[in-house]
Amino acid sequence: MNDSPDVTERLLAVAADLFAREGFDAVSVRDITSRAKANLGAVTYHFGSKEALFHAVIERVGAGFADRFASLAAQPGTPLERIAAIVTMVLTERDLPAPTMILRELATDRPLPAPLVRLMRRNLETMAGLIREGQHDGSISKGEPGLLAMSVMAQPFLLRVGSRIPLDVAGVDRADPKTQQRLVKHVVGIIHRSLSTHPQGRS
Amino acid sequence: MNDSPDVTERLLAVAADLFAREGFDAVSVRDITSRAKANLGAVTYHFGSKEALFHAVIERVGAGFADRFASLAAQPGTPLERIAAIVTMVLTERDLPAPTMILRELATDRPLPAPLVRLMRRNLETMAGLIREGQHDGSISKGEPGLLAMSVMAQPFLLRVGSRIPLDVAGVDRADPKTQQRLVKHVVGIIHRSLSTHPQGRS
DNA sequence: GACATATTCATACATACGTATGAATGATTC
DNA sequence: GAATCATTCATACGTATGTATGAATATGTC
Repeated sequence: MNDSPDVTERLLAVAADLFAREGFDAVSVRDITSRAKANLGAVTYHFGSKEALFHAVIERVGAGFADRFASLAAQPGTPLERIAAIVTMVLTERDLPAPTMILRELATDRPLPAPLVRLMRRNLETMAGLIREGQHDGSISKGEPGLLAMSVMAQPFLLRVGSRIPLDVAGVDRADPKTQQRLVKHVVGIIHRSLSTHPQGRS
Repeated sequence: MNDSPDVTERLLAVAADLFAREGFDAVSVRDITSRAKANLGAVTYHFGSKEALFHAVIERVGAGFADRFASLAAQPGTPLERIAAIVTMVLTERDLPAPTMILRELATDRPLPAPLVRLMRRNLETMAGLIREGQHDGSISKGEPGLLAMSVMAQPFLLRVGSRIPLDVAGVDRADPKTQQRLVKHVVGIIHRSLSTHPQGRS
């Protein structure tokens, strides 16, 4: 009678969607349970509390994100190519709640949820590893890999949410695939200039 | 008997601090009025509603930010030098609530407060202007000024909040002034590599 | 089919929220 | 100094929140 997957699964899916879009505070347990066609008590019963559900969501969403991340990092190709692939993924992938959630949590003084910290460290470590690799083979210029990793990730993270600004300035319209391509080209270009020892700048 | 400035002022100051640190949802009217040593009704009376107060806060915080921004942009020096000055300011300035508030609002699907959109457009337009200037005199490489402006601002915005991540990876500890300097040097370096037609990369 | 366990469900509880209200006090004007 | 206005104050209202409770039902086990 309910939607196919079991309650825990439905709650996780709905909660992931809502938390990513609205933030923890703006989403009520009633929002989640009603959309998941579950009883109000279901969150308490299956997860213990709203916050525990939130952490479970981060864990799951983060796992998906980190897997995409790591799998692209393990692909064949030069370090720079793999970095570009990751950045493109983070910038363009639909239904990628992780970056938004990370940004929102970072933009608070309240303590960061532990699973979120783990997620960020893991991904930054992956990125820093690629950068170190490139530095060893001479294709990536010197600099602290950790800081460079943050600078690299800053691009797709910010341009992703930044496309919400109605900008004559940048003329960004996320829906349009042409614009999408232009964005990717721009960001990959910036990454190249930032990292490469042989920047192919055209001016 | 109250703190010196008048109620409206105290409410604005306290609200700016709290909203910046915790976010709109996490701050209650009671939090604000009690800390401002004002009556519970004061927000309604002086501003009309909590949301109106929020918008007033954005307006004020944004005005301060935009002024710092514009004043640094109008300083003497090459476009790149002025861009570096702005970026350093955004990265290091204490009590600069605007970047955090902007990031948090961007990381939501809910409509952006109008004053915040105005603020972002104004600052990005200023930055894009500097970039155009540098492109005309040949010191800054080609590319859409609007997109480049976003990429430039992404650095201090993200590294600012990013310093909350306990990172062995990056070894960032905001308190330490040595680290602060290292951060500034890094970010200015990245900006140079991203924009300059004569990158002074040391490798 | 009886029992035990797991899950669902409706409802209750205590608390917190934003805002409204109306009386009390303060300041200003003539 | 009476009258008018602006502000402060305590309190009330309605609603929403997260969680707890205990009965009802489903599921699994022997």
